[in-house]
Amino acid sequence: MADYSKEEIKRIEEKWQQRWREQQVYKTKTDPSKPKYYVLDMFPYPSGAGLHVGHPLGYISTDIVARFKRIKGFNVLHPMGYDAFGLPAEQYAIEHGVHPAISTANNIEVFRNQLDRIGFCYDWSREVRTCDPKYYKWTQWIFLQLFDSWFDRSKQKAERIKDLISIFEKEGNINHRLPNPPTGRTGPKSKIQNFGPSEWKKLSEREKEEILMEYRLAYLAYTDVNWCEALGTVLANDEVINGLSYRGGHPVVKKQMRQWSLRITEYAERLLKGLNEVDFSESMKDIQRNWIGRSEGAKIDFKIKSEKSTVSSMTVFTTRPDTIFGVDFMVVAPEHEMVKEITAAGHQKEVGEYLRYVESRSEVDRMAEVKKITGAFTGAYAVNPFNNREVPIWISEYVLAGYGTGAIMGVPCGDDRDHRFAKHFSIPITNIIGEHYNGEEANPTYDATLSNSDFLDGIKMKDAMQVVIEKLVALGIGEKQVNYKMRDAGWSRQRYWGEPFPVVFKDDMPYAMEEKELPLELPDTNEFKSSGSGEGPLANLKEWINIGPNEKRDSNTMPTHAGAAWYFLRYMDPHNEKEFASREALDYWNQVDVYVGGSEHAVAHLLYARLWIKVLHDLGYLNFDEPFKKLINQGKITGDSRFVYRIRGTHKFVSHGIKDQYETDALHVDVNIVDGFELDTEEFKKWKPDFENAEFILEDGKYICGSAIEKMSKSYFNVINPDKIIESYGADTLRMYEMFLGPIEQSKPWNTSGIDGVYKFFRKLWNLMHDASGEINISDEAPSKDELKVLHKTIKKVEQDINNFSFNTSVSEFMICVNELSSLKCNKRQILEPLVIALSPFAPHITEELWEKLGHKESILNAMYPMVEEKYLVESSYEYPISINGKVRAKMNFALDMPKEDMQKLVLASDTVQKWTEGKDPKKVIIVPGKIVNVVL
RNA sequence: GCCAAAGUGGCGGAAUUGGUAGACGCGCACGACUCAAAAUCGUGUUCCUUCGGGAGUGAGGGUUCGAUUCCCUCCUUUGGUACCA
Repeated sequence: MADYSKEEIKRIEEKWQQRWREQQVYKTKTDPSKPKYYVLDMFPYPSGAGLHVGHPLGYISTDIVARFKRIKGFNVLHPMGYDAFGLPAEQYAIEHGVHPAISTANNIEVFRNQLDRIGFCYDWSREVRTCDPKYYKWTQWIFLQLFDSWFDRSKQKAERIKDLISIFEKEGNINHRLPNPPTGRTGPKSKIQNFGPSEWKKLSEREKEEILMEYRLAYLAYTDVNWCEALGTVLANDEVINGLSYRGGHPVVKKQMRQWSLRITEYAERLLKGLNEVDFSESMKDIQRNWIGRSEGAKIDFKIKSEKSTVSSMTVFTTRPDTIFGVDFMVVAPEHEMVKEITAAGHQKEVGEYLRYVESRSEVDRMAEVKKITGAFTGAYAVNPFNNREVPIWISEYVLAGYGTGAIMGVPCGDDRDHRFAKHFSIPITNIIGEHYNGEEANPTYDATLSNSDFLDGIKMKDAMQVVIEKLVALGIGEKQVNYKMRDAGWSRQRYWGEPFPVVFKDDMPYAMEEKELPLELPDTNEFKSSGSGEGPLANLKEWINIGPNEKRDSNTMPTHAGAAWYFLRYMDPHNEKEFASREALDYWNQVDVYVGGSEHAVAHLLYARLWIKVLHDLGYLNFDEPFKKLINQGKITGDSRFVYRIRGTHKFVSHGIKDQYETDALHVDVNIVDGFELDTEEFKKWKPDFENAEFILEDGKYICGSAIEKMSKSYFNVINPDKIIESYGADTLRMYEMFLGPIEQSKPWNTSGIDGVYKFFRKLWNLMHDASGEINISDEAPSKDELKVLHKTIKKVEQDINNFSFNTSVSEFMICVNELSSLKCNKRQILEPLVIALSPFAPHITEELWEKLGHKESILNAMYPMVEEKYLVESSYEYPISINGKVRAKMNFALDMPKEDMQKLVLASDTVQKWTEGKDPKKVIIVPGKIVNVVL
């Protein structure tokens, strides 16, 4: 009757997918009687290209885990949704006039169909779309929580703004000074820095708001944006590559705009420490640590000697206070506000010219010439506090205004950049590290013993650090300081297709909208081009923007990170209209137990999500402050492209091996008309009208294509659609094969050459349970010891592999199992039933079918994962490899509980050992129980 | 430049509290079935070999009875980051 044929596979998969849908078997409920498990995929951006075989790689792994945990007795939350706001839909709208809402909905439809065909067990009743007003109402609401909070440094947590106001009323800001101004920010800011309670009370409403803005976790400030004149728009950092726009390659310049930012820098330390609590790969943690960029050092005040006395001192940040006596000059960032104050009359011209030069430099120039040494002397001097030595103050663009204090002390013998600077401008170099400095290049060692260093002479640099810091503190001219590279997160986008900011500007100051007014819906429009002045498309909608005399909305929208920063909470309670999720659901589902997605989101998405969860936790909405317990980064599946070589100016195509004899152009050719490397020349002629009259120069009668591993992309014609694989092999084979390809975290090219092996595995399993005529054929006989051993060995290993996310080896275990059962000709129910259950997470369709054939009425999802019975696995004896001087020469079987002395005697008496030792007594015999016996001569 | 990960047959890859390297799959070779081919099934498959054995996990060194696994130096590849003091 039924063979495991293409037709049968199709019938089985359609049958079960339909049944799952009808019976809603994947619907999940909050059920405190069961332990919970939350398995999450990074939700996709629904692009127009649909799914390719690379997308499901991570989804298959989570699907296996979700199904596995479910049959292990967990209540599993395994949802899916769409990161539906974003630039491509907007770009598509500009080019084709299709509203982003429509194209996005269409794309989601395509995605959903493709996902369903792979047999995923998502609870679709919990689907979220970030562009749905019912969803982004809460994105806006959380944004307002950030707006309404500040970071209390003494408690290291977020608090409400109203608490800050009452602190100000009682004691001013003496205990809560202004946070460091956001790096890179130069625009106007609150003029009042420090104040007492009476001063606070005297301030106007507006002045109070300005000060509060300096504390809010979501705040408005003038910050640099990447302005692209040619595109008439602002670009995100990742849309700028080497100073040029990602689309079109136009020059990009910095431009100041008043924008929203998130004060993520206040959370730098907690974001860093939190990494110790979560199970992310070390390299992932390193990338985040790197990004946060913590560095310990000191800030040191230097007195200034200049013509004008308006500025009497400057502060530098250094990680090497131990090198204080090696300071030969100071460098200040050109943008630093003290520059014009200290510049001597005689140096005005030189400094002015240099400032103009710096201003003229575009990002591209700076990127291209990082090693170029430039600078100007201000004519002012700084005084070393320890030896009163006067050193010149320079300005140079290698010192960044946005990091530390925007000023450094130059120690040429210890720092490479300082050294090159000193050499270039002929500044004399002081050597404080003796022979460690060769006069040619700087040596950033920590190991040298200091000399020329006054009270530090003879002290190791490592130890001098502490000595200097103590002295600085004692003198009141410096202290220990920690700096972070991380910047506050720019949160405004000059775009249409995103969440509007839920604020109203009155007199240019933003005020939060009330919760009952949310969501602030994105207005409908047909005009998606930016307004040209650097504002987003919403600025064109005057009626929407201007809501009253002197009352305006924000024309910007939030970045896509906003919706993605908390979506995993919404899945817990997706239809709640009163809260972003109920406390009950949040407490029950809690952290995401395992989160799977691409490493391209390692920095931005993960940091923002971690930030939002920490803030919500601080404000009392959550009882956990890290969202993801475990993170797996699945590798990308790359495409394996094929090329044909056209002889220039002709329609002749030459085979790869002989192409060098001609002048040719390589053209991508659709991988679907190439068999391995051999081109189907007839199909090629039909592929595109241009090639209708193609002629071929063959080698050995074949046209051989060239190849390259590239990103899977439509334009390279190397995209493999999963539907195509499902068409010929079925979803179960696709799933198993993608898992079998290699470790989930590794990137690899797609290659179908091994897929037959997986298909054969299913057929063998099928044949095990069916007779020659295709009828189910199961025996109720009691299984043998061998059969039980094979089964239990397999389920034990597979269980371990799933827990380790090592799916490629679990597929191998199943193959070994079926091979062994085939050679035992085992068709016994007591073996095959547990095996089918264990296989069900990997191959849900065929296992449901077999499960039904085994006489079960309920879905296999309700089965229990088989218990491993160790008694079938324990061995009483073991065949020991006998190695002589490290080389295995023989094998001998011993009971595992045999005393070592007895084993040693038997080993030494054996023929093989006698032969190799030639009668001599060995030096020693090492016996590792259950492992190996080694005889050392 | 800096940080991290990786380097194993013809190919994808297995094996690490140090214990028989190459599991499993692909490919290839041979055999069975067939008039024949395909499909299927079975056997073999790291390399060299005078058939005793020898070499072998990027290269070189070290620790060890024993190293793919630990340590040092170097090479290559991939990812991250970059004038961050």
